[in-house]
Amino acid sequence: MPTKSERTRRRIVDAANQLFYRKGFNRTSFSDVVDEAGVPRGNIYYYFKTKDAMLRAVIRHRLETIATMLGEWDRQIQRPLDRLERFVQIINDTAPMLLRSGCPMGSLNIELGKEPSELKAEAKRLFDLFEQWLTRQFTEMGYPDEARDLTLQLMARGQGIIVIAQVYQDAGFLARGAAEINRWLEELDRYA
Amino acid sequence: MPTKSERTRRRIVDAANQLFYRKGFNRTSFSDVVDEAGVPRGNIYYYFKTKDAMLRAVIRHRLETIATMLGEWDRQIQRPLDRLERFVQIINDTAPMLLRSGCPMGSLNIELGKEPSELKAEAKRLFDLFEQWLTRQFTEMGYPDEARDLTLQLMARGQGIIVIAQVYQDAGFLARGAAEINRWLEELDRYA
DNA sequence: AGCGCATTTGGACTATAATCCAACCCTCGG
DNA sequence: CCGAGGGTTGGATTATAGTCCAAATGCGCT
Repeated sequence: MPTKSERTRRRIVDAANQLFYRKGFNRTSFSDVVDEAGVPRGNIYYYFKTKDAMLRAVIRHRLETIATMLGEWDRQIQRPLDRLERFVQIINDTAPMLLRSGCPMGSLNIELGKEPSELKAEAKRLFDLFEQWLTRQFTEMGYPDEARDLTLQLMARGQGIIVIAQVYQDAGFLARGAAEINRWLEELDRYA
Repeated sequence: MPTKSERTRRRIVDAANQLFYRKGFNRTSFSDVVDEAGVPRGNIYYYFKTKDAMLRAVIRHRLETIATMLGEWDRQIQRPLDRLERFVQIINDTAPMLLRSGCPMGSLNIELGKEPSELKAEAKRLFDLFEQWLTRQFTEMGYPDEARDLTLQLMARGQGIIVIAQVYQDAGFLARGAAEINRWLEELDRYA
């Protein structure tokens, strides 16, 4: 069982993770995190000396979560097409959140991407993780040369429909967009 | 000729416009704007009492600029297809900026879209303006019923490739994406 | 049980940003 | 030429956020 310290740390990271997503990194203050996590004011500084360090921990946490998820998909799903469609399924699974706060990965990268910084590079690793996994799927599907470009196309499609669906608060557009991506993937698979 | 006061106001709005795009709204301070505009510290408050008011002015300015641009396109370009391709051409024209700071409209909406606010609604009007114009073009092209959905698709494609191109600093992907959109538009036009 | 050290605690401190203000300075109509 | 008001000025003020700290606590090991 996790030690008390580990649980405290986890609560802080969870709270920050939520807030950075819902409010954005810049608009989230230490006080917000402290309140959400239910830990006393100063305690947070025992774990994270700076806000940057906290974001780094949040990103690491997200990376671990995603890596675990992708590992499970690899184990449970055999065909590359099904794996790719499982990826697209995220959109439907998290639609309400996407409409409210956008893509957790995309919006973070956009927020940090404005000016060069080390945090920007950290956030990019979230995309990198998916990129590698997706590229592997397209390769296995029979597109070794185009795999990476197909991956970027897939991610661009996802980002695009999420942005527009959020701006117009249009759940239908989001769902139709996901379905359209699936059609595209199935076509790719058929003619592989 | 514009009065001195008008010129001061304009310089402030221009500076804010630049900074809100390059650094993002939240990370831009009044001091930043003051420095960039070259006006003295307190003067800015004569024109804008709050940061929100300043953003509102910036958005209004952008709306006017866009409206003018669309008006010129309407006058100078006849075929809906050419107009739509002119729209896509923005991507190529502003590629370096897009790679550095993302889409001015998209990133602003994403930044403000996290939490409901009046500013969010203001920012959305930028999309609305394009939306109406684009929908008109698709309608004229022969897709009156699908026009609005095609518009959302077009905007989603644009947003998507810009986000991914920015994350991966991939100018090639941006250019290929724009070309791909044009192919799609031409196909739509052919089978209208 | 008792000890040592990791952890906790809340308030102090500093930095930065947003906002206000009172005095000042033109310039333009009379 | 002068007086009034729009516009200017930079520093003062307040709010908020980020950071630090020193004393108190209590967990986990012997």
